Parts: sequence; C-alpha cells; structure tokens
Amino acid sequence: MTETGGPETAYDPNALVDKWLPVWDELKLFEAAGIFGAPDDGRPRKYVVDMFPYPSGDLHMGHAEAFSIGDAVARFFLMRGCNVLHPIGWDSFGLPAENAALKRGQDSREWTYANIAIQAEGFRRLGMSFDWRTRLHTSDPEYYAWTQWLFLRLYERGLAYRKASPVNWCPNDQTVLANEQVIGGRCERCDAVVTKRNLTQWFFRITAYAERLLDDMATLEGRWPERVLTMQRNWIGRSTGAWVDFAIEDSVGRSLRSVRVFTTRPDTLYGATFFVVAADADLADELCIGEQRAAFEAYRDRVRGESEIERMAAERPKTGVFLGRHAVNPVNGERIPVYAADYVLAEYGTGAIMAVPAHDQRDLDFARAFDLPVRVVVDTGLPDPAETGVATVGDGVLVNSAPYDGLRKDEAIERITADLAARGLGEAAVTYRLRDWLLSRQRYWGAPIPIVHCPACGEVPAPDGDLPVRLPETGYSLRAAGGLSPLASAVDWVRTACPRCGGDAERDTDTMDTFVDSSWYYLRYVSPDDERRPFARAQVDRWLPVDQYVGGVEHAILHLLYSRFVVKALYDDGVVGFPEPFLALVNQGQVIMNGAAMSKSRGNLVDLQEELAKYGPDAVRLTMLFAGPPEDDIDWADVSPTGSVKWLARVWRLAGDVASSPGVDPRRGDATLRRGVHRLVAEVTSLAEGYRFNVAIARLMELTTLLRRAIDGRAGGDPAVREGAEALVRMLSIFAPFVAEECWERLGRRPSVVHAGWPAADPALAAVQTATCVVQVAGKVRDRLEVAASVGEEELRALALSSPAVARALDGRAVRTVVVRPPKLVNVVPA
RNA sequence: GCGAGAGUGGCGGAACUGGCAGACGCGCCGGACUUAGGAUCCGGUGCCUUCGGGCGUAGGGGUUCGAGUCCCCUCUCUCGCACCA
Repeated sequence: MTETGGPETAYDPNALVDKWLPVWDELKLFEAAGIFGAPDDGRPRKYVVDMFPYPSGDLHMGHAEAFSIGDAVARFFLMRGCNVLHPIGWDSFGLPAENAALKRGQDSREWTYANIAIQAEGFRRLGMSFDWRTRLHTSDPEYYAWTQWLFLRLYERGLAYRKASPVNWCPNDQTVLANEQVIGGRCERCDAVVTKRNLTQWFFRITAYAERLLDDMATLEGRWPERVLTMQRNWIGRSTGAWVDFAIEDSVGRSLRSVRVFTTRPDTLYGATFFVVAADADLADELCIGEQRAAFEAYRDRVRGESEIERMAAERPKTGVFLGRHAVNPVNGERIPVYAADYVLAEYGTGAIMAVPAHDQRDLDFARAFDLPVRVVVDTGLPDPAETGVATVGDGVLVNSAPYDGLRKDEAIERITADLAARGLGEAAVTYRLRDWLLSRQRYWGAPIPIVHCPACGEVPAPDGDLPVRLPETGYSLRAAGGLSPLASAVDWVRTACPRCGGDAERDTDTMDTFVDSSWYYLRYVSPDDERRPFARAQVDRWLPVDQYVGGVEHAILHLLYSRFVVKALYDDGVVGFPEPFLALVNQGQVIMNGAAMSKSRGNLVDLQEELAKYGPDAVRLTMLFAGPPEDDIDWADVSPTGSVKWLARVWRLAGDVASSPGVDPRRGDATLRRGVHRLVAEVTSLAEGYRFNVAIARLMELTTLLRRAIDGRAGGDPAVREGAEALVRMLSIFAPFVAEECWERLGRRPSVVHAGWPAADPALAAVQTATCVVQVAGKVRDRLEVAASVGEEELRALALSSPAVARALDGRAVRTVVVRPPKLVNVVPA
C-alpha cells in the first residue's frame, strides 16, 4: 500500500521501521558488553567496523551497499553469540564542508553537523545495528585534540618534520596534496590538474616504515583482498640494486665531486654511455657549466612549467640538455657526458642516473634522440637495440665487460656490487617508490597543526596540556590568500606566546590532512568521551585489532596505508600492543547504473530515499546482498528490489501460516522436513561464515519454498514447520531485520528475534542420508540411482552394472573399467 | 608497457578438495483464482532435435575414466600503476 509505485505488500515496510526502532532502543540490543560502564560477559568479542562516512549530504546507494554488508557481518556475529562492538562515527573535517560553507556564507560546522544529523537518522532507519555510544566526529575539539596528540607523538619520534620541496599543488582547492591524493595527475577531490610548487610543508616519515609495511602484509595474506595487498606493494615499490658513485670532472679533468646513482642493474655498468640528472633537481643547477647555463635554465624553466599530466603523457619524446660536463664510470674510468632531462625524477633515488641505452628503453629513446652510443653488454640473444630501437632487458651473459665477461646477469650483479663496495665506490641498496606523507593543508576545516613558530626557539610543539589547539570560531569569514592557509588571516589566533620562552610567537597556520583524522578513529571508538587520553588502553587491548573492516577499495593506498603506518608508529611507542589495525578486510563493490558510475552529469543517479520509500529498507538491503558477492559491483538496472519485496512478503505470510504453538517440541515434527530444514540451516551457516550472502539468501529462499509446500500440503501444524519457520526468520534477521522482527512476532515470539540467536543445525539431521548416484557410461550420464549415503563401493558397482540404462548404453560392448565414487558417482568405461 | 583479476543462459549470478553445468532470483511463456491483475499461487524456461539423442562454461590444444574447475597458447574485458633507473 505504498503510494509511490512499488509492489503491493500485505504490510507497510516503512511502518515496520517506526514500530521496531523504539523496541530495539528499549532493549539496547546492539550495545556491547564490558564497555561504557556495562558489565562484561563471557561471550567472545568481535569488533566490526565500517569505514566511517563523510557527511556529504544524505546517505546514498553506496552507503546502503557498504553498510548492508557490514551490518550483516555484525548481526551474524551477534546472532552467533558474540559480544559485538559495531561502532559509527563521522569523518567530518574536510574540503567539501568548507567549500559548501563558503558558497552558502555559513560556518563549516553548521553544514557538517546538519548533514551528520541527517545521515545518523538515515542509518537508524536502515536498521543498522550500531552501538551509538561509540559515536564520534573527527571535527569535534574533543576528537581533534587527540589527532593533535598523535601528531606530537610522531613529532617526538622524529616521524613528523618540515621541509622545503617541490610538492603537489591543487590550484582550485588552493592547497597542497599528498602523492596518494593525486590520481592520474589530477586532484583526487576536485579533478583539477595538479601542478608543482616549492613549499615548506609538514611530512610524516612513512618511508621509515616502508620495509615493515611491506613485510607485515604477510600477516594479512588471505584475509585482505589480494588486490589491495598488490596495490600497496606496488605503491611502496621496493627495488633492490646498488648505489654507484660516479666522479664528476671539473673543467681540467680533475674530480670535482662524486655523484651517487641508484641502479637495479649494476651488471650493465660497462654499457653506461651517458649520465642524466633530473632537470628540476638542485644537482643539475650545480653541475651545469657556464657556457651551457642559458640553455639549461631555459630547459629547466620549461620543465617546471609543465603539469603532471603533461609530464606523464605516454610516448612522449625524450628531451634534455647537455650540461657541459663529464662523469667517470667507476668500473672502467670511461668519461661519459652529463645531461639534464625531465625523464629522470628528482625525488626518486638521488635524482641522477647512469644511462644504459642498450638495456633500458628510456635510456635508449634518449640516446636515439641525442645520437649517443649504444653498447650491448648483456647478450640476450635478441637483435641489437641500436638497430631495433628495442632495449633488451632480459637475462643473458655479460659481454664487453672486461673481467666480468661470461657471467650470467645475476652472478654479475652480485660480483660487480661486491667489487664496487670493496673499492668504496658503491654498495648494495634498496630503494622505495613510497614518499613521505605530506600532511599539511592550507585549509580551514581541519585539525590545526599544534606547532608554534618562535623567533628565538624555532619550531616548538604545543604542550599536551594546551590541546586542543582549537580552530578560531569565525572560520567562514577567513579567506586564503597568497598560498597561505585561511588561518593565517586570523591574526589574533595566530599570535601566541612561545611555550618554551614565553616570547611572542606564531601558530602554524596549516591544518592536517583529513587522512590523519581517519588514521586512528577505530582506536577512539572504544572511549570516544575520554577527556584525558586519546583512548582507554584497557579497552583498546580488549577490542582491537579490528576483526572485520568493511569499506571501499578506493582507500587501498590512502587510508589503509596511513592507518597501518600510524598503528606501527604507536606500537613502537608502546601505546598500542599490535602492529596491524585491521585483521580482515572486505571491499564492497560499487553500486552503478546502466554500466556506469552514478553521477548527476550522466543523469543516472538512483536516489536511495526514493528506493527506500518504494521498497522499504529491508528489501533494499536484501537486494544489495542478493545481487552478487559483496566485492562485486552492482548494476542497479540488473537487479530487482521487487523480487526482494516479494520474497519478504512470502516469508511474512509463511510466518502467519504456522499453526502450532511456540515452544512445541520439534522432535515430534516430520522427519523428512526436519532433515531438509537442518541441512539448509547448516548450509546457510557456513555460507554466512564466508560472507557469501548472495548464496546464503538463495538457500533461505529454498527453505521458504520447502516450508510453503509443507503448509500447502495441510501440514501447517507440524512442529517441523514451526522449527523451520523460526530458523528461517532468525537467519533472515541479519539481512532484513525489520521484517524478521515482524515475522518473529507473528510466530508468537517476543520481544526480539535477536535474542533468539542463530539456529543450530543438528548434525545428525543435516547429514545426507540418501544420495542420488549418477551412473555414467563413458562419461555421459545414463542413469540415476537413489542409494544410501553409506553405500559401499562393491554394492554400488553391482547396482550400476545391473542398470538397464547402462546395458542399453553399452550396447553389447565389454566393460574396461568401472570408476566408483560412492555414493555420488559411477562411471562405466567401455573397452 | 608493467602488475592484478575476470570471461558460465535473455539478465544478476550458483557449482566443496576435478564428479549431474546453470542453484536462487529477475525476465519471459503457460495455467489457476479473479470484474480485473502490475497481487497471490502452480508449472515451464541453455541451444538443437528425426524425441533416440546431440551440442554446450570466450577460442584452440593438452592431462584425466571424467575438466567451468588443472596445464599450455590465443582473444576479449575490468581494475591498479604508469618515464621509479
């Protein structure tokens, strides 16, 4: 009786929401034990966390999908007798709030907290089993005080530092960005083309943890999606090779200084025919001689003016300029010319490379553009790169490498590295692609960096007692200017006393990247109101690490890498007792429409509120989960909320057709029906354990049909029907909690299905008693036999061979072998 | 280019360590109940068929009594990284 065009049902799904929410509140169904002052109990603890939402307007389809999965997981653990902590909070600092607020001339706070209120109500009406006592908002001073505390702990350990360097700059948002927030040369948030600026910024030294971030992934193997682990490995980008020192000659051929390069191929050292320095690195400027200066500076300025997009364009011709100098190859004393070029990156390795055109495609491209020699030093059996234009990078045997000729690539790498080290001209090395995490942002709506700049004392951390360093209240009137944070214009706020000497000093005017806020929130959930500490250690020890984390793959190398780093740093500090925050991870897919991501501009936006009004929260949740495996995308055009509505209505009617009384002894029920019920309970249980909710729901539908048939066969009063219906409703409750409650009540039970817990399958009943044995002749099915599950091999062989269908298929041919796999299969192979 | 993953009916998707391919749902077809059906219930639904059966999991080859599943080659698609020396 919905008015918006949905299918008709016997009940109003949205009325059920109003009916059951107050009951759940009253019963405190989802409050964990042993926390927030409640006494503990003996149940095993489970900590299930959904990646917390950003308060951008009302909930959308993506939220419904992600949280339907997380809620099914949390409810499943709860139904199975676990003490579940299923928290909720908001990642409420960040740019969109600030931009929206500026547009409306209102404070970021108003926009943010109004949206949070809407989303919170939205989650309630979706039936999420949150323990609302955990609720936190990262933009609350009570929260960000401890984000600042985290910054100070990292600062103390030398893991937070400030340096001047070329950094990613978003001209639209007027702020710097971390490498991880530049996607294909564009700003992750606004899609503007990112440029480089030389600025002094705050960094977290995540590179110090590169090795451990990589190594500890072994403990996540099989429990995190392989895809995410691969992405993190690639992002960290470990390379092994060697440092090699090249002398640079001065104008009269004496050694001016030495420059170290990184190479993964020390075996190709004899093939180095030139040397390249990143054009935008200080080293290039230093090495350039007088006559080449004008050409170099023109080139460098051009390179600096290029956007990341231009720099990254594929198949880009190699450019560069000769610096007028030569480098000396440490293995053979050969003089090779030094170039500046933009294909060498200033930030990786030392910003300088030895170029081996025969065995590196980029170097070969450059050599061909600048007519430089190409010398093969590893014979791979492939044609000469100088002629083909294709560098040979594979295995081979060394040639043109004097003492090393004849060695295999791997032997040569080892020997040459050792010889260089013995002569003090190099050493084995490991480098990483990962860069330090740039965390300062020139924005208002974030946690201020708790540092004071004092003319006398320099950089001084705010004492813990001064936390939080609060944002000025008048945020909306502040404007960014000249590349400075809006906070710089809050002059009264900026002016402060140096915590060390008491003299006049200024606050740091940048705020922290919101990924700092979200890097530790799962620690705060266990004690969100604690005013004295970031988190209650005893509760953290009890509940963490997170048993199951649920969220989108878009955070594979952002939030998830940052959180792992932060926990490792806190672990080293002795503040937490575990090195990994998330034991298991599920990435839900996206909800798309007609094959494409939903967006306003495409006009394919599906409005969650409309779907909820039409079908009710249970059917929407069910549709999300039944559509496919949790990690797959859901094309809303391909799935049917109507089908979900129909099935829920069938279950509802079924619950009303159970004629026996609550508490009737199921052992008096029909044995065959009971076997079916218990077998399905066992199946759904193991499917739910593997989060295979789509298949679990299919089995629940089969159970529904099984029970319907029994009732229609005038067995509504059979105790087995009640047993099955109750099991069905209990299992349904993790997917469709409101309808399940209603059905539970129709079955004469109360106060809540949650109290009933998950049904237990009797193994004796669930066990297969008879089986259908497939009889094949030459691999083709020719007969089916109903046999006891315990049938013996010989007996089954005899049965199969006496089958008339087998005789007909054999058509007089002799039998060569008979493969017998009791009780399921016999394959008779004719000669 | 490198890395990861995936190709199963009209559609979403099932199929445990190799053992009945297509569970379950959508859609479609037919029937029942109906003034009516966009409700509900029942039945059917991979393709071809001379009704015996034959053919079917992107394509080709292989291992096996037996392959959607394992191995090799090819094709296609998705995702990630993209001058990382």
